[in-house]
Amino acid sequence: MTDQSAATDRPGAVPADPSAVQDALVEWYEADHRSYPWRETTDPYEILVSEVMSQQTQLDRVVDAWEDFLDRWPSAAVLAEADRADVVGFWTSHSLGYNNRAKYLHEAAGQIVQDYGGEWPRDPDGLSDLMGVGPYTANAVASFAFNNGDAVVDTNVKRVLYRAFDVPDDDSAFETAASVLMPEGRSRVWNNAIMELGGVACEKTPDCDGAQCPWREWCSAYETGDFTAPDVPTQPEFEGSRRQMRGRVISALKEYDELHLDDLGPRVRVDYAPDGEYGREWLRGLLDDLASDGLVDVEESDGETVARLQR
DNA sequence: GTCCCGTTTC
DNA sequence: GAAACGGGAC
Repeated sequence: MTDQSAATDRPGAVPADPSAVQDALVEWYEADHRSYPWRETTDPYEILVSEVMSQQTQLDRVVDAWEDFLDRWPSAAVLAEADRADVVGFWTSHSLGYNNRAKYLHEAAGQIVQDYGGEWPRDPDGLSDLMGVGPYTANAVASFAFNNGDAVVDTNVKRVLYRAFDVPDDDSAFETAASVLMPEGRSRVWNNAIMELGGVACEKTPDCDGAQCPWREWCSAYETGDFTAPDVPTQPEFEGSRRQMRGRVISALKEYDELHLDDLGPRVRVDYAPDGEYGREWLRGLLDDLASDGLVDVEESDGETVARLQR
């Protein structure tokens, strides 16, 4: 007997016949949900942009950036022609963080044009070949653009399954449970609905009654009052971190186009001193990492080191 | 200070 | 399997 079949013997496990649970969630979602502009489109490019942006940022902060981005680069073909520097500059000036992802999006647009002749793959497996598209994003784009995805498993979904059905904190268990729950052929509405549930009713601090969670009658956590959620790793401090310094380099190079080391340094650290602990050597190391990430170009001219955003 | 969070790279 | 990757909201 497998663990999974043992789990179905306990109250709170994923129901063998999930149709009641499915109907309740879909009805709840369709009756009322947060409105986001990317929920009004099925264009895979527009969906991909929204997914890449919202992997890293609260949804309310993504709306303006998404609209501005699509105004400026309305299609994969247009984005593919853009300068990398402009895409990365846009990213940082909209406070989206993770500049590598601007690069991935730019590269993915290039792949669509070069490798796919402008024809988007329509399934998660094909979409996974795009740069920056992992399992979550592949299923999200396949679902929201083509209604052709598998069940998404993000931290919202994990939290919901862990609480409602006592799914153990284990990736393959989440995968199986999410897949069993999803109604066949309805990935678009289902994946929207289950993530909405995690986003408004089953957050870290749950709001079961306030959000009128449709799963209260089946939910293990609602029954027991134990709203423990899977652990999320605590992140190292950002203030003073290398990540913060990288962000400052990108911002400064967006503003000034091209800077010598000693002009850039003070914009990255107020205590920059060419020969100090945080001096040329340190800055050069930071720039070399950014260069190998494909974000920055470092050039020697007349014995001076100059940095700019990579085109 | 704490929370948010998926993908790439090694 | 772990580390690196951002910056704003609260």
